[in-house]
Amino acid sequence: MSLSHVLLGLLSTTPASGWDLKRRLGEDPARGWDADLSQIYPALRRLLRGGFVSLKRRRSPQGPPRREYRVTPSGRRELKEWLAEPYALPRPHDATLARLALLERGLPPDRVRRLQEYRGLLADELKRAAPGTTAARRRRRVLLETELAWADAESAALLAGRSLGPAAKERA
Amino acid sequence: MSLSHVLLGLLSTTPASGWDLKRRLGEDPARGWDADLSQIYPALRRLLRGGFVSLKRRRSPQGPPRREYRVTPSGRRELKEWLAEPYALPRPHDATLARLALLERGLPPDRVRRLQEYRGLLADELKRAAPGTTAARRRRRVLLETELAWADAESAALLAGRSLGPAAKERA
DNA sequence: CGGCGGTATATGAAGTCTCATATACTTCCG
DNA sequence: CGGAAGTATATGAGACTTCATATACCGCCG
Repeated sequence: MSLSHVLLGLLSTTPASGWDLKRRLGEDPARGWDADLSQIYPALRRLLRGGFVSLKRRRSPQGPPRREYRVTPSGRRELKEWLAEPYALPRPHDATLARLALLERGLPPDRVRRLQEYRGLLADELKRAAPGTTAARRRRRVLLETELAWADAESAALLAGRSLGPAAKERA
Repeated sequence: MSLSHVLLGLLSTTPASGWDLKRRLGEDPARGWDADLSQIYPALRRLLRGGFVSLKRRRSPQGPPRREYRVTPSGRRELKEWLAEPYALPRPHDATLARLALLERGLPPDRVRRLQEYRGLLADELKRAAPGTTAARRRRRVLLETELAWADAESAALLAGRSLGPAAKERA
């Protein structure tokens, strides 16, 4: 049920359409959530059915009529309760990391290559990252920097042959 | 389709039952994936139907007969292809972080309290973290440490009143 | 011998997510 | 006028996830 709550949270600052919400989520990964439009539309409908948001149709300068949602008092209550729930660390769910971890059984040259590929992704993401004007953005930034440093350290260790992989014997 | 591949990856070192796989996943969050038993069982069946794993029933010292799966050559091929796919950063999906981010509109005392709650979770997780014997584990460890430092820095800033929230005017 | 606790497998409902696909309206450009 | 491009909403299949629930087998302890 998180997506609905995240949407309520976004709507609680500004009324918005599904399209707007998707843009806001996609723009700032530091928010901790993103979703497809095809998830967002049904979620907004559920919120509407539940009385947590209200709908106003508006002609838009371009494209079909916008459906602008805004939070109702009931929605604000619901959001407040969700925000007050106890925290928990998320279940790990990262296919790239999973592959990177499995890779450790491979040969060092391949491992370095893939590590560098990953490093590239991190560097791009860091370049794209919004300035640290919120705690969440500062968090994202330092995490990316840390991961970048980690990737470099692991690569260096592999290249130095300090961390010998399965190929060690063959080379010996 | 990630879960199936992750399972193939685990099975490629040792044949195992669904229960074993769940234990391995749950024990090491650095692996980047975890799942419920109720996801794992159907996934193993799909793998079996697809010929990617084979099944051997075995009496177990305790409990009902174990169903031990092992990777077939076809499964090994499939795994190899998956491992070779290009990397991508995962879509953010963290309800706790989302709430933490939304919290930034609240009053500093509340924000500090919730940050500390989060800090506690991180500290526990760090204590529980396995020693850094693999690259993935070292990654997890440094990320937790970084996040811990971030939480402390944000708390300190809030307490020092440097980062004035909406309550600033009332206090002035 | 009867229940408790741990091992192990299983199922169903409801919601969520991904991916593919479709459609409508507008402006701009040729 | 016609097509391309951007805005905006929508739907469906299939897989994935969560949560609740059920059951079976075994050894141990009282």
